[in-house]
Amino acid sequence: MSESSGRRRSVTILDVARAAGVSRAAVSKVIRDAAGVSPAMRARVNAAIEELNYRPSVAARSLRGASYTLGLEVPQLGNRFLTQIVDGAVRALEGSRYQLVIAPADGREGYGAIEALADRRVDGIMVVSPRVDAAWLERLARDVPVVMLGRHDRSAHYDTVVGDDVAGTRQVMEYLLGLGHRRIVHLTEEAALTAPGSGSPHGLRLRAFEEAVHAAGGSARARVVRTGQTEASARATMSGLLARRPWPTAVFASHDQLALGALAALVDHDAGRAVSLVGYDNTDLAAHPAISLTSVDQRGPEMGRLAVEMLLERIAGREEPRHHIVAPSLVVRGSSGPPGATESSARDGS
Amino acid sequence: MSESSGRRRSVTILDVARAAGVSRAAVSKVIRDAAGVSPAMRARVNAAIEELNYRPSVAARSLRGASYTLGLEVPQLGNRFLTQIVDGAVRALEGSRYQLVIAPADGREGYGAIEALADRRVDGIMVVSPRVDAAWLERLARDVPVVMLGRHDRSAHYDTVVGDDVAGTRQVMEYLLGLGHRRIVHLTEEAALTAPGSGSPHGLRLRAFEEAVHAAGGSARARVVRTGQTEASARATMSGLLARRPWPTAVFASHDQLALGALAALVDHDAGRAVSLVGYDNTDLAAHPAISLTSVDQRGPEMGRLAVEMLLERIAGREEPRHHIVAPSLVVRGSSGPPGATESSARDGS
DNA sequence: CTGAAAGCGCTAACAG
DNA sequence: CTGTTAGCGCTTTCAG
Repeated sequence: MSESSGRRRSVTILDVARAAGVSRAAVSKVIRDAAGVSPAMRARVNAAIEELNYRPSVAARSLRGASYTLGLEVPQLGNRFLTQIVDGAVRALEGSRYQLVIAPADGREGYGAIEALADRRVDGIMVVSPRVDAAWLERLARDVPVVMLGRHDRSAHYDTVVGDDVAGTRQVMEYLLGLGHRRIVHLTEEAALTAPGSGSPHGLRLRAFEEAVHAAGGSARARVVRTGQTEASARATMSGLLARRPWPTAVFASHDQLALGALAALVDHDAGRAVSLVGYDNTDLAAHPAISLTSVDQRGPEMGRLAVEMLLERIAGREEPRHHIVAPSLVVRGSSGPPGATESSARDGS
Repeated sequence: MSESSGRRRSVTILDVARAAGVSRAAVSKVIRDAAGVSPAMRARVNAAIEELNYRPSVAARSLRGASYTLGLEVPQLGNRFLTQIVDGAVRALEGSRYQLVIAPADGREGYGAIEALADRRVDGIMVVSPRVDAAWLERLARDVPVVMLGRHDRSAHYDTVVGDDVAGTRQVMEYLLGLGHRRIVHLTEEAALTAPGSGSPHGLRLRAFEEAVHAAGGSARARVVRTGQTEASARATMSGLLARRPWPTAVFASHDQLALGALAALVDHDAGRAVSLVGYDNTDLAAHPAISLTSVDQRGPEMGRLAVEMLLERIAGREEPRHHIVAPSLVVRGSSGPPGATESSARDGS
């Protein structure tokens, strides 16, 4: 009724209590569905809530107990693999009391976003940024339930959900080597992201690549090529590779974004047929007929779902860490084939 | 020190005050950079904060004043155009006190996510979902600053940021008609999303399309074709179109996702050269050489930036609504050309 | 310049 | 079954 000009004067539990002629506690019980409320009172209170358009303040509530909010920190939303994870997480939360909020890393390394989530007292945090310090995360995890996605850490305080990068890479290499490829390039990111101790997926893929090459004997003339983390830099790097002969017969990119960059370079050089290309993540684009990229499916949605479930378990009281490893699978498409005969006619020039 | 097993016992302002031997108010002043604190005290307090690893609770703080949080509701993160907007918003907030949180719509129409944001008492809300009821939003906007993105509403209580869909469509049609196209198909979503009153961009594009066709005289044998909102359904619809002759000489898709679906069908039917294709949004994929899609650039990042700025203005006290219209521009690529001679050789079969 | 005290909106004992 | 009463962690007058 009193529609004063001042914005933001939200209606409180006290307003409802007065309107319904009951105590605040009674209202609280009604909105929490707590026991000990007579049907009559419940009805009156609900009427008042409806009437006043009352909505409880999560902030105030969380001062006492839970905020029923789960936070997800992500490095960059442009990454299609992340959206798979988010999808899985959202779906896992459907119908529950919990709400997911996503905090995008503000350019830097994700600390800011993670801290923002922690400061807002979310009930649990999922972290995706691969570059956050493990010890720092460990510290955070003592205060709030944490699940780290996409890293092979074995923390005592937080859980992890990660793909089996060794298995995924082996599938790729068995496939390529079995096809007869020997001049294979592994396109990956800068050394900082593949350091052995970091638990980084890219590091594991790199080492599994090297092992596979080694196991194949000296006949495999494979090598590792570094590039940036963007499609553009992968494109440039690949262009450099194609500037000199002999070309590799196959390129295994550490993730689909790099593969897309490499593909761009292949198209530029009209080399689609000569060089097999394999990515990692099986991003939705990979399936597009104009792209048709062979790629490793990491089951991102399932990872998102698992992360949510583990977080809820921790919130429910679990203390022992758990580490989930999700089995990946290779999806073969037109971008790869026997050496010198890639069936990617769909995108080759005539 | 007292490392009890119980999780979640965060250090409070009182702990800091005790450690520094001052009052809570003093600590509050220090962390807020408020005036009236001696350098000596500031130093001691900061030391204690450091020592205890204290972080103020945003929840508690927001009970009194601002939460310094801006909420962004999005329908589906898979949409590349949205990530452009998010990018712009994140960048606009860099270095400010404000943190962006994104609430993904939980399958339904976005009401849940928007309410979740409101319940968390964010200082302002940006809404992207095109299907939320205008009156409902109007109501919400009386309680909290709201900016709606991508709709042509003229609300008295919330701001809008939207592309000039009429201008964008005109550019497309001038381009296509100028090239000599007459059998043009406009591929758009279901009628509910293009209803005249809804202020929907797709509705405006549709009507601008019809106007352009009309203005071109009876010679333009253009028509509108409906499809779903996914790439898959656009692919199926386009396939149906290609099953019968004569083919259209050009297809103008209402957004890039539909265009990608249409492109898939074109590839399937080996029709890349025969049919020109134009999208809308200039999604990053459009520029990929394997796609090379002509598309209208809506300047998503700028829209995100504008939305943030308007929200901050409202938070700062502005009451009069403002409506920003962003000028789009057509980016011509290989997917389009004169009728019967599309220069999209990059993806045609030999 | 500093501290005491009164809330912000809600929940959780505890009495009646 | 219902209401009273302390707080949750922080900010903000307002006296000292």
